[in-house]
Amino acid sequence: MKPISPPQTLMELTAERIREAIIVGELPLGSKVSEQRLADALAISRSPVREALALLQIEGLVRIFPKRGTFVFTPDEKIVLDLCDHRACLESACLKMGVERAHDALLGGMRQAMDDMYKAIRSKDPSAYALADMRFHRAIVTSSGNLSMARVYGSTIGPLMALRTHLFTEMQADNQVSMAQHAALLAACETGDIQQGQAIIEDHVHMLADHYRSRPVSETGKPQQPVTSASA
Amino acid sequence: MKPISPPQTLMELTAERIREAIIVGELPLGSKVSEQRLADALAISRSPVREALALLQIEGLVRIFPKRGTFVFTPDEKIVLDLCDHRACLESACLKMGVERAHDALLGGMRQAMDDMYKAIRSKDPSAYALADMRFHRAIVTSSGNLSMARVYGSTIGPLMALRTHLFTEMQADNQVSMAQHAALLAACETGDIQQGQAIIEDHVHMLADHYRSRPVSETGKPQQPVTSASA
DNA sequence: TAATTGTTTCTACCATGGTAGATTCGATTT
DNA sequence: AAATCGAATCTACCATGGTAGAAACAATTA
Repeated sequence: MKPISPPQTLMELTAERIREAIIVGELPLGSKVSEQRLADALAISRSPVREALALLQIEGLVRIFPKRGTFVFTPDEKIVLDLCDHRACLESACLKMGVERAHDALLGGMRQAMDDMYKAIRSKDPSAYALADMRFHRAIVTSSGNLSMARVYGSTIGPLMALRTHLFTEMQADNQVSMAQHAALLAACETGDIQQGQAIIEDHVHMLADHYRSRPVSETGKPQQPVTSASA
Repeated sequence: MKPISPPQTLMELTAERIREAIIVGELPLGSKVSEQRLADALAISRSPVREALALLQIEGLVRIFPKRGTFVFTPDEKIVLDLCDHRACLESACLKMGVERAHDALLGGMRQAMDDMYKAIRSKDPSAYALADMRFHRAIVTSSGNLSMARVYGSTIGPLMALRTHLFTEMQADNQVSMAQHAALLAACETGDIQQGQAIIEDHVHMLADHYRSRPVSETGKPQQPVTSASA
């Protein structure tokens, strides 16, 4: 008999729900999310909701203003660029480690994800494509074997995933380019050309920033976050 | 009249206290920290303590086992190496950005911190030296202008700072080497030699890992964290 | 009409209580 | 004596209530 894993805490389940809701756009960017309202909607108490929101704030998905309220994040060009730079930094470093230390696992993960992407394209399932795309990049990070970087990566790409949803139509137009880059990256890893791979990652990751620049995502939520109290 | 900043929440103050206590070794590595006990000691309720511990867990300073207890982190060689690699990755990337985009601010911050380090050495104040050292590296990260990376950096070096405390005597023996590396890094930045600077950072940051390898820091807390329930 | 003030409502923050799970230790059995 | 079982204790988890602060709106005044 294999041991069974202990059940997740209510807080974790709550965080996953809310995170998912933000990423898929169910909770609009900039919209106000109230502890009470979420607790009522999920039919639980405010405590786990509160803790979940604190976690999501650290992930950058919401912003909590003391005594005022909690709001889904609203990106601006600088934030998006910072996130892309950060992501490129992590993936680039992990690629190097993965190629040097876990070559086979890296290639395996990438190939599997690419297969899934091809399938998703053939069956015209954009959300499946997005998931496979995510797995492709996650394979790079996990292949590094660095738990610290993997953890941060997972806690950093949330806002980018949400943006991807909101730039949906624009991004889809570039699917050909995206797939070509994935293929080129895989090829570079196969030949062990790390520098080439890192250059591809740099370009690939910044595609999202370029798309954002061409059409900034405005806050689709009803109430705008207040402009009072300039931050110190 | 300049606007006054709103007071921090009790949770933030609590987190700072506990973080400080762990870093300076007041709370031994591996020791059990109970919400109730901390709340009593700080003369507050358990709620802010609980939220603070959740935050510190994300920073890697404590580990919460559901329904069992909260323990100060206990490093092993892999974790330490991962953290050092991660730190080197961030600092290295930020150095490049800082040199390219905020040359003057970077040099200014580094010089100021180095002055403080010299002063600390002259007045034989190791804790002041540690703080100045931290400011030196933080100057690199902040000069990049990337808020995402700066935030993660701040939330990642906590365990390393705590380790530094526990490797105190060993680290101090290398102060000469450390200062020389700082000086060399500053020089590389002055001449704009990014590659050289990144190489120095790589070596410098991994000194801590080398020290740890030579003398692993055992858990100084009384109760060891239980070994039950293998993690999935 | 425009600006200001007072009131109401909403928010997160913190305190506290009940409960289930995990550990510990002593009693019992072999 | 060693092992097993069970009660007592400790833990974090979740629910709920009270409160201070911020925002929204209406009433008042110039």
